[in-house]
Amino acid sequence: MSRLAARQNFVTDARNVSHADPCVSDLVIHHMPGHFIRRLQQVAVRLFVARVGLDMTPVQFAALAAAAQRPRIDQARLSALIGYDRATIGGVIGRLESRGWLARSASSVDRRVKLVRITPAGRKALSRALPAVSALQETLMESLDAAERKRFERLCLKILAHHLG
Amino acid sequence: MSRLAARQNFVTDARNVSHADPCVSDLVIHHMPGHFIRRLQQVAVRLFVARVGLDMTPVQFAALAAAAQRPRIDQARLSALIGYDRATIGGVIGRLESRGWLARSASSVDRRVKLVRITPAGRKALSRALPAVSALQETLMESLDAAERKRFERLCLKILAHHLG
DNA sequence: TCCATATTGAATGTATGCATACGAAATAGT
DNA sequence: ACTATTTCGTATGCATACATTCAATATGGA
Repeated sequence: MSRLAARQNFVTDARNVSHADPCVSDLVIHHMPGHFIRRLQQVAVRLFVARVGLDMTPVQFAALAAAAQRPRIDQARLSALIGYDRATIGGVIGRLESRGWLARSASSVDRRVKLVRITPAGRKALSRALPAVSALQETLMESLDAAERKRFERLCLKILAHHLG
Repeated sequence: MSRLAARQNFVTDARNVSHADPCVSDLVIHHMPGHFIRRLQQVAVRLFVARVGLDMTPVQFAALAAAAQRPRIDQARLSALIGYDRATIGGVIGRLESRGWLARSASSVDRRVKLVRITPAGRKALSRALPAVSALQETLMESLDAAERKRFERLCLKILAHHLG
């Protein structure tokens, strides 16, 4: 039987296995790339919260960094740039605006567009967070040596290029 | 100047770069492992929605699969097994219970515990979803050859083992 | 010019995801 | 036996994440 077929039958098979030996800890999902990708993301977010604190979320950092590097960018372009949904980023920017870290202004060229810019306070918050975020990336990869990190990055980018490119 | 120090100064440096050349598309976050891990997770979820449909979410699938392989598991063990927060899984199981795919019953041994079991309808839903989810994993990795997939998996697991213990 | 189409930001609704806190219940230590 | 601690499920609050819908506005083509 093929591996795929075996997986597809796990519902009936696994029940027997489970009854015979309840201590088997090997779930189907544990063999799936999707599972450990999600776990990686989970680890990264936890690390972010631990290092940067609850003062700023990962998305907020991304939005802030993007606004800092792209003065007068509109929301749609900003969301595309950092890879988030337009609807999500509206709320994110709203919260950042409430905290005085970003400001929105209507475009004089296109009246649908709202231009986003970072405030001095936002720039200050970003400066405070950036060292922690940079160090965090190092920690995230610390179990890999230089060659492995490069390999991991290349593989990630290859997968992403295939699905996003 | 070290690479880290260079990054830490991007806020002031990048502003000048940005003013000098607004067309630079290279954001700081694009070099961070945390960023493309999040993008990978995003791609995986999109693929899940595209293949399995809005009928079931990734967490719901994981919970359903875990309940199928572990009859009479309690919520805390189930959440630990699939790597989710206890509070989150409460809601997930609640929704699955509403749809008649899972059932909860009080434990006779420990009165705090609620035992979760999959229903025949849930087993049927799982059987329907599993082929799609398995095939999805293949699609997710399709840009990598066999050796690269193995390498990618090993690197992911190495990082996870380091951070999750 | 007029109109079909596309785009922008917002609103809505559903489902995570997790920190925090809480009551109920079990357990460990004395 | 008594108590301090832990654990379980739940509730609350906040912040994503995204599909869908909508009004306002731009834009391209006839």
